[in-house]
Amino acid sequence: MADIRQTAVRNNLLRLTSPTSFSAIAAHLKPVDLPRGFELSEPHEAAEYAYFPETGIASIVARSPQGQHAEIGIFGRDGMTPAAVVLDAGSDPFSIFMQVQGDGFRISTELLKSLLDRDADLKNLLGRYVQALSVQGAFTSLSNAVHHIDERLARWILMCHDRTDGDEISLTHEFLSIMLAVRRPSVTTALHVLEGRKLIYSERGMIIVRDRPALEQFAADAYGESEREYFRLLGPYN
Amino acid sequence: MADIRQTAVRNNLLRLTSPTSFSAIAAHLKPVDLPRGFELSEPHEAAEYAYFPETGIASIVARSPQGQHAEIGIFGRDGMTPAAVVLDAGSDPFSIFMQVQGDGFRISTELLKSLLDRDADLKNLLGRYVQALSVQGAFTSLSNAVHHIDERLARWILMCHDRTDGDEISLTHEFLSIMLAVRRPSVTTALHVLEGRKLIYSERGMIIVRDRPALEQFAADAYGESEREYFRLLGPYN
DNA sequence: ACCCCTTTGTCTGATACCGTACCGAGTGGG
DNA sequence: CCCACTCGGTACGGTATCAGACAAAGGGGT
Repeated sequence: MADIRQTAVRNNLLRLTSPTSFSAIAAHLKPVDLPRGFELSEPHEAAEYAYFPETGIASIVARSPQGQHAEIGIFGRDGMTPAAVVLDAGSDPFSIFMQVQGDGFRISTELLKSLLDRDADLKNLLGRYVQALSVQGAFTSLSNAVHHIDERLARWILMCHDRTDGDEISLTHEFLSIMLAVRRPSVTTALHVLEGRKLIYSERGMIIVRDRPALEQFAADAYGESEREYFRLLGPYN
Repeated sequence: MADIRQTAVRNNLLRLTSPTSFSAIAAHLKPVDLPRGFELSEPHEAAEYAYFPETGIASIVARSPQGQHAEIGIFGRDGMTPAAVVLDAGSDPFSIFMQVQGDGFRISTELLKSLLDRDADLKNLLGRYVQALSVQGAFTSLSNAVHHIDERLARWILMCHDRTDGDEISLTHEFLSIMLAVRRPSVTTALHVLEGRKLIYSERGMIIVRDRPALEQFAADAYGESEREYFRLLGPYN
């Protein structure tokens, strides 16, 4: 495979590795397309590959025995999967799949694991990411418990916006309803609220951020904490 | 300090360390009382000590900027704090405090950190615990999103019961309302439901588990997944 | 015994969200 | 160009939970 220059990489974790760590990893990274719906990891199965997205957004979803589900976190070029590699856990009980199409790199989990065992700095870096991710999950939990649907929707749009290049985010109400663990019609009405306040445009299969500062203000209490924690641990990712 | 024999220890993580790892840690462990309300870690502050409870229950709570709060996880003799030590993160944005009085061991975080740097097995062990904890958080998130208050209450009572010796759990409705992120009167009525079904007794400042199997059945979809994940990673803890 | 304070029980009205159903509008394939 | 299918909008009744207030009950201290 062709050489990968660290300065050309967009994934924040890969950018933050030391040059020596990077070249050790880079030799095994393979560029991959990440189409919408692509499964990065399946529940209770050891993933064959670890992924570092360059673009696009992936979603981590927990499912209950009776089939209820809720999103517990998202990541794009700020993250990687699976966290279980970093934590010596083998697998995890989540579905992780692409929600907004993109691309990135993959590496065999076995290989990554052995690199981590020999490279404490790298392991610490990914450890900090795991913390950022679980803090994100914690605030999702809080949000699910105490915030209204439109605020949670605003939070969610902001988190996606952080991880995309333009202002356009391509997804359906159906999809959003799964992410927020609400009914599909509730998404429709919540989107109308945001649209009515001129914070976004909403089209078929597409949400366009129109006034980001106002959107942040609207999300208010729901957005920000986990982003600050990421920044503290790993700096900016866009 | 007196010698601590590993076989006499009740904390599951300490029990699972290799004998050599254990003796390295044990030399620095100091027994401590953990009274109700004791702060194991404060938000955004580097904890001075790591704690390994032997008895009692601690609660991890996330707080939003506007002061809303919700519990994202609990642990007792199954766990330790802070996870941030394991993940090279320094601090985390949560309040962690004793909810049911108990006792345990503490060790300086600095010391634990340096032990972890030299002992990969120990680091992996605690890594697996961190995964178990964040899975617990994820299912809390799911539960907050989709389950009714009485089911969530049942789940919560079961999780506490797992971590205590008898069938008595000592806490007030006020406390429970914080944990479940609901109004206090909602707790009262939810407890009445469980009591009416003869699953628990409820007294002033005290909940007594009366029929655990039936309680599990009642909690149904809300309870079990994160416990299975803990078991897979770290075995039984009671 | 009394008082005070904590804890628990209950009420009333309001509302956010649900379950379900149905229909219109956009879109892509033959 | 039309059909089939996906996606989005809307409506209706029902209910879980909220917000806030107040009253009763338990328990400890002097």
